[in-house]
Amino acid sequence: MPARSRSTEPLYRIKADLFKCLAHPARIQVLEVLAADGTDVSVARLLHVTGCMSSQLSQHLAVLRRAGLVTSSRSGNAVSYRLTEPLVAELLNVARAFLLAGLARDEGQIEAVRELPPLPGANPASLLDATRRART
Amino acid sequence: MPARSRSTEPLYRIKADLFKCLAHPARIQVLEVLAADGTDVSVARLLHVTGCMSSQLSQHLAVLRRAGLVTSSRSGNAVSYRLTEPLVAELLNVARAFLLAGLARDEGQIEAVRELPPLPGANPASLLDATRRART
DNA sequence: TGATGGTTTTATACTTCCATTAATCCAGGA
DNA sequence: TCCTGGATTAATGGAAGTATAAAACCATCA
Repeated sequence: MPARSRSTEPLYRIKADLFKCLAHPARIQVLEVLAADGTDVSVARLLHVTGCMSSQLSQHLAVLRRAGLVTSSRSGNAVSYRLTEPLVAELLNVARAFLLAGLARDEGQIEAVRELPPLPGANPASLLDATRRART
Repeated sequence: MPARSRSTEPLYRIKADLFKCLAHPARIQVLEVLAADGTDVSVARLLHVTGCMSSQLSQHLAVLRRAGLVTSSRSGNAVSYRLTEPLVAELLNVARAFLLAGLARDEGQIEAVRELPPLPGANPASLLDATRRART
């Protein structure tokens, strides 16, 4: 494959690549810290927050950098990172909202089951367990 | 690892898993169609839009279903899908906005270089090429 | 009931991603 | 200059994700 130039590549591919960059817990942690702080964050701090090895973190940071999600700047011997674009924080917010909405929906279902009239020969607890298993 | 229950799992892991589900062009295509139409969309149509094999598409749909992103319903012999939650569409919107913002920023940089005063011994075109290489 | 069209599941080879280790780079201080 | 601490890059073995093909499912219709 001759590596189609980025501008002619269909948007859904570029989007998929973007999400691929977000598809790792350590990278999410990094972005969340950057989004929360709003300012530059040192690699040392990210290292402490994520708890992973420096080489590992560097590789994740490289992924985020290549995607244009973050920007690095070096002052003396220390390097620090920041979000290139506030929309990244928004992306994380919407993702969280979606997950919370899902939880709320599930809670609602559980409530609905609780309010069912009791059936002969089946107790509510086992019914709940059944739905929980079914959701997996 | 004893497979921590979903509710006790840290949010950044769940988020990463969510983005993992979005990290494939075919799945993005599917979600975009569902988001655009707003209503139920038949598998046949998705099959036509994405152009992939039915078995392949089914696997992608299974990924989206397990993540709670889409919901399926069967009427007769045909199955159709819809977004479980409108926030998914919002997620795609923000992603697109971010990518467009990135493009705009790059355009801006190019403009800035164009407006630089000419330097002796260097022509603007090569400068542009240099910045483009540096960005990779 | 058997046959058919549409969808999903299973199995397997293949590709990509990730963690780990070692090596390299880069700036500052002795 | 050499050394040291902080960060990145390179190399590699193993895990996870994906495409392909084959089998199973499920509802409809003859």
